[in-house]
Amino acid sequence: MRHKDNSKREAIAKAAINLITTNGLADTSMSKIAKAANVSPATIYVYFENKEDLLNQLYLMVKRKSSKAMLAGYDNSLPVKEGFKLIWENACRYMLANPTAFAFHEQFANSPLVNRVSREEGSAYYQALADLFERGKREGIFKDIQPSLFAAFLYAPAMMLGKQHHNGELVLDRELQDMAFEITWDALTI
Amino acid sequence: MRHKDNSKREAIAKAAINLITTNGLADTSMSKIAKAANVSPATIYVYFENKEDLLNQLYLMVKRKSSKAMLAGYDNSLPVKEGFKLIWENACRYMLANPTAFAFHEQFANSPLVNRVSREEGSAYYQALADLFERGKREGIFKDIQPSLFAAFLYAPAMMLGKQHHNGELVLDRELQDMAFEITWDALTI
Amino acid sequence: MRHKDNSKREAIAKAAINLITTNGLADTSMSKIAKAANVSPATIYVYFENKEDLLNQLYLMVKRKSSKAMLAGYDNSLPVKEGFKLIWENACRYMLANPTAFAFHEQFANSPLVNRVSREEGSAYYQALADLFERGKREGIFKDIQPSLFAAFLYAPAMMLGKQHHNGELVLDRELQDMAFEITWDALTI
Amino acid sequence: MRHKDNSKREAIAKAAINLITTNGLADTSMSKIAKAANVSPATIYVYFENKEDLLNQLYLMVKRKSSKAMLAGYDNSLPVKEGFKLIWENACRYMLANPTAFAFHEQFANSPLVNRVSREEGSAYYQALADLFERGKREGIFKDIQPSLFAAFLYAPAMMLGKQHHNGELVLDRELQDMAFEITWDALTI
DNA sequence: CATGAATGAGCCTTCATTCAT
DNA sequence: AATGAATGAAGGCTCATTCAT
Repeated sequence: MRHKDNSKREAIAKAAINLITTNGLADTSMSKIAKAANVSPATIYVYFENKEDLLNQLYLMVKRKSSKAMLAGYDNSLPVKEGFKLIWENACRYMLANPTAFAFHEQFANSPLVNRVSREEGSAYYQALADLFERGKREGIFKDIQPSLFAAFLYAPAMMLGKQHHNGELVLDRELQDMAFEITWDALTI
Repeated sequence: MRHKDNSKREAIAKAAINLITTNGLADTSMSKIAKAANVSPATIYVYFENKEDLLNQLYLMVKRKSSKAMLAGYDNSLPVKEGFKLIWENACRYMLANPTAFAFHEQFANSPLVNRVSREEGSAYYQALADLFERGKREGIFKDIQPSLFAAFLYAPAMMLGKQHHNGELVLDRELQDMAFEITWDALTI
Repeated sequence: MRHKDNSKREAIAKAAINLITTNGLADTSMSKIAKAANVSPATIYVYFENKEDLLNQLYLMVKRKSSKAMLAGYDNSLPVKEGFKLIWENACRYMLANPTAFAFHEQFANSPLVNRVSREEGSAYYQALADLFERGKREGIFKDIQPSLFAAFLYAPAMMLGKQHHNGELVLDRELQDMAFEITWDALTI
Repeated sequence: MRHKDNSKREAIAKAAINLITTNGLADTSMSKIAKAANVSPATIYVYFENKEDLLNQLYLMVKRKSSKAMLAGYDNSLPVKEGFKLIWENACRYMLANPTAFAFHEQFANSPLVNRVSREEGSAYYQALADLFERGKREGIFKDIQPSLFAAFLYAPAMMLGKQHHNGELVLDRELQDMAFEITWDALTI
């Protein structure tokens, strides 16, 4: 028998993400994905159970990759602000460098499909950030607010800036990144 | 007297939005919409050119309604902070009262479909907010940043809180709304 | 709107039965049926819910038609043997004149699909025959056996003869029909 | 020593017959058979040329097994009625003990597939029965009718009783078997 | 205006079979 | 011998849309 070809799995995933970000979830069919991945439609089903499974796995892949990117170089011995800034910069870098993955993530996360995926929330990334937030609170740096609120003010503006950048509404250059970081910092610190 | 029955148009719109927020764009077909609206599939084409037109009109309707809701009671003679808070509260009230419309808006706005809709940016709402922002800058209240940045820090966290509320991740009660407002205010003011 | 075209429904049914008797249940697809009926595949679903429904309805149609044919001219005031013979002859005539319907019936009735159809046993035909059997028993003509046993010795050989006729293994002409009737009569009477 | 693993061949055959009697020919695919037989789809093709060949071989196996069972203990020196009864009892025993094989046989024999199988009519069973029939005729026991007619009245009711038994329409116990035998005997003898 | 009938194109998925190991 | 990977073709069914009334 032949051995499973991992490059095939990746070609399928890549093709799917590309099509979805370009044409939307609704207009992305299995056969279009197959064609774009240079594979028979039936081959997709060797690697994924069905369409829903494919989309879910795509979402998890993207999430894992971005989480990893966000923590690059992070070390929990760093001072709070320094660590916080590192993560912020990682996030910006990742968004700018991976527009397709980023757009796919946003589309999927805002569709009802997301409710059927296992949350798997406790990833390394979320944990690291939660720890950092707690440490910052203990040191009297961050406001004494619940984590969801903290998260809302940390992620949401950053992602919106990413979208605006890819839309051409603004250019998220180094200067703007720093400015946005300072605003976020003002928002969350005492 | 006009013959087109506006209640039918609204039934179609309502059914469509419900289905889309529940099942997603991909699983919402014209005939399902027709069935849910108690109407023949052909009837939809009396009111909308085709599916794309229907979706776009849906998006515009929702946007207009929410814009209107945000400005309820607003008057540009109000002091900056007061006006700002009024709008913030209107926004929270609207999100909480219209979960379906809100979810639809987010889903559509994060899909590639949004790029094909006429931007129609200069709505009354955006204009009022832009004016308020400019006034606040002139009065030395707001930071001297570009409008997109301002927008990112105003909308994004609010909408994320709305989503978290509908997800059950938090309860956006009055107290939390006020707290979030203060954080936003801290973020945007000097 | 257009009115439902009954000739279309019949064309579909006829095409389906033809294909099934020729190629078998397994090799008869909805699109082949559509093609043979000169109709779009989607049109079949205007008249039948799905493939299973189509097959079931086909089976019921064929059963109803044959039941009706068996009773042609029957009247429960006829003497037992006369009535019995009339039905026997009707059955032979029907089998010989409707080889396709007959073959379809046998194929379906011997497939597991038959278990999912509503039995609808109490048709006029079965009732008339059951009554005749009871009358014959009361008059001391038929053996005192349970109805299923009676049925087995009445139907089964007749149908097998029908099959053999269509197979070319024998010719079920008038003489053979009479001979077979006498054998059946010998079997069931005291 | 031969390499082909006969237990594998039998596992495939058994799985196939089970699936076909349960779900029907149309719903029984090669991969389902493979899965049920705990074998790779490709392995089936080691033992059978293709699907049609598999089905045909299945049919022949079943036929051979049943023929053999019918003749168990038979010896052409037995008196006609005794031999006839022995065969009848063998047939009943086999049908009751092998519901799956029996159902498969009926399904296949009533489908058009049967026409593509080599008839292979002159099996030991058919020969023995034909001889017995001729002997009975010569001895003035059986009616002077053609063999097909004889066959129709011998097999058909028996098999129908078997079906009714498996359907739950009756219980083919010893008593009923004897009764049915007597009816058959009445039908075929002078 | 409003509709159910009608449809070719396309959907997701599984099919029977072959390939490479 | 035995197998899982791989596939083009075909499966049943639904789609967005138009037609005829």
